[in-house]
Amino acid sequence: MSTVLAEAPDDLLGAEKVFAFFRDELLSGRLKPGDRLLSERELSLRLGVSRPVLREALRSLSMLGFLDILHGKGAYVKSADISVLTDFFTFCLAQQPDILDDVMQARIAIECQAIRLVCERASDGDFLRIGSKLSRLMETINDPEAGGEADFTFHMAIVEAARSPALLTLYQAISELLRRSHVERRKLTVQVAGIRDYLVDAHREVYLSIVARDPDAAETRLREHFAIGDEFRRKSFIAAFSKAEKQED
Amino acid sequence: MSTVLAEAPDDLLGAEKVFAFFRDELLSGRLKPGDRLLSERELSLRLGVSRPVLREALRSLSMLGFLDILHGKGAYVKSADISVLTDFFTFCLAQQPDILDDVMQARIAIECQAIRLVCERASDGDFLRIGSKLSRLMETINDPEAGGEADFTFHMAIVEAARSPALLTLYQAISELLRRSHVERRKLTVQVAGIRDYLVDAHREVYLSIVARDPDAAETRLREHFAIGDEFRRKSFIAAFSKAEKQED
DNA sequence: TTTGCAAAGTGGTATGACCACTGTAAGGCC
DNA sequence: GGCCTTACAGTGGTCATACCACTTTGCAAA
Repeated sequence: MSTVLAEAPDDLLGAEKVFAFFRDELLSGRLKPGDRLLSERELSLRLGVSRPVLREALRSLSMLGFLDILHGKGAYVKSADISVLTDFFTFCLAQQPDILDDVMQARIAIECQAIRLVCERASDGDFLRIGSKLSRLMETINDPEAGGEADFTFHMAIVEAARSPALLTLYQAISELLRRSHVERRKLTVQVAGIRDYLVDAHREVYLSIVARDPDAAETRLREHFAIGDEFRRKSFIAAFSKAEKQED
Repeated sequence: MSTVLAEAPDDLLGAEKVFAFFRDELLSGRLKPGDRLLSERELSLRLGVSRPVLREALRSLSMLGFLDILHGKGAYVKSADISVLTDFFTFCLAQQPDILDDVMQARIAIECQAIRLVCERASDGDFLRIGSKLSRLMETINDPEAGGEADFTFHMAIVEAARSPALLTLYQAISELLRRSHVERRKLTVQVAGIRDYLVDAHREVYLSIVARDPDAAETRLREHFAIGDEFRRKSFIAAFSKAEKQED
């Protein structure tokens, strides 16, 4: 527990030095999730910095989600939480207009690879889980809000079934933006003729390709789904400007 | 018994209060990138907290990339930087063994989509840039360290040429892990027979497919490249255990 | 006018003290 | 003896002050 710690580098400034120290401790595995840190007073002595400076670093690590600081008990190493990332992405990409369109590229990238992995790795339980999301999608086909949500969870279930932490992490990082994107698209295209039948068919075909464990077919279906989705989206723009009376809302 | 803090309408604790304050200021637009903050002494007075507590919040925001703090000058609002994501993923690496293998899935996902976009969107200047990386790759083919680095920059150039902020953001987020992965793989496979010729040929074919603006061919070449790369990697394991005397360096 | 230096303002750090919360162990009560 | 209460020690949370290091500014001297 209280083994001697590595010497902190002296060429860095105080708080940076402390931050670098904990990064190394975490990367090297000397600090694992669940471990309890030494007290602030003890650490500040060992690292040769004052307590306020040490606290600046600890607070920063806490904000990044790597530390759980409990009043009166101590500071504990926490396994990194993705929610920090999603907040960050949402905040950071929100400043950029039209980002919702571009996020679609990331979505296509992740899902196309994920669906290939699903065909290789998924279990029957995974198939069941994805199937239940498909059912939910069909049930809510008339409600843009719930339907968009169901659409999102269907695709999320696919990425989860890929059993790739890295893919899932990236997907979760943009999940908040994707959720919005789904609902927004549903609202846009809800009045386009044939959209409901198409949505159900497209998702069912994707699902069947997965269960058939055919990677190429699955990716092709998925890419078609995305492409035709864009098509419907364009149609909705055309419809909006050609007949204004449809905008009764 | 405890004295009431009439000045603070917020019932939050000190540091949290400061953090919430800046979050609101940023989200509401009252603070814009480039703005200069009041001095620490001034802010600590106005917010009713001590300077160390204020500094904890400022340092956290700085670590998250929202502030640029300059010694002797002041603190400036910065538009969110992606570099913090790299740190975040690097931290995540420590907690999950064998993540380097799995990150490969994310790499394949992003690059396969990126290369399709490149075929559609890239300019001649992009082709030139990617080509120069290819030249560098061929020059350094005998040096695992520099070669791995050149390999990495070649692929990075492709993702950049895709002109998709979201894809580039995700790629940069895992770039530090990818860089290590490249070099590590080079060191592993450097002694496998025919690896040098293969590497040059594979990258050249990918490049040619890009310049031909053939998305399907480009993605296929790229996937082949990844698959055969795995093949060479397996061969290196076999080689390592069948003739131990080769492990001299 | 140009140059050099000192002062003011800023962030960076250190120190010591005190408050608030938690867990524990000693003590008193039943 | 067993249970409850209480006091204490350890921890994070906060504060005030002083001083150091860096940057800019402006004044004064050459």
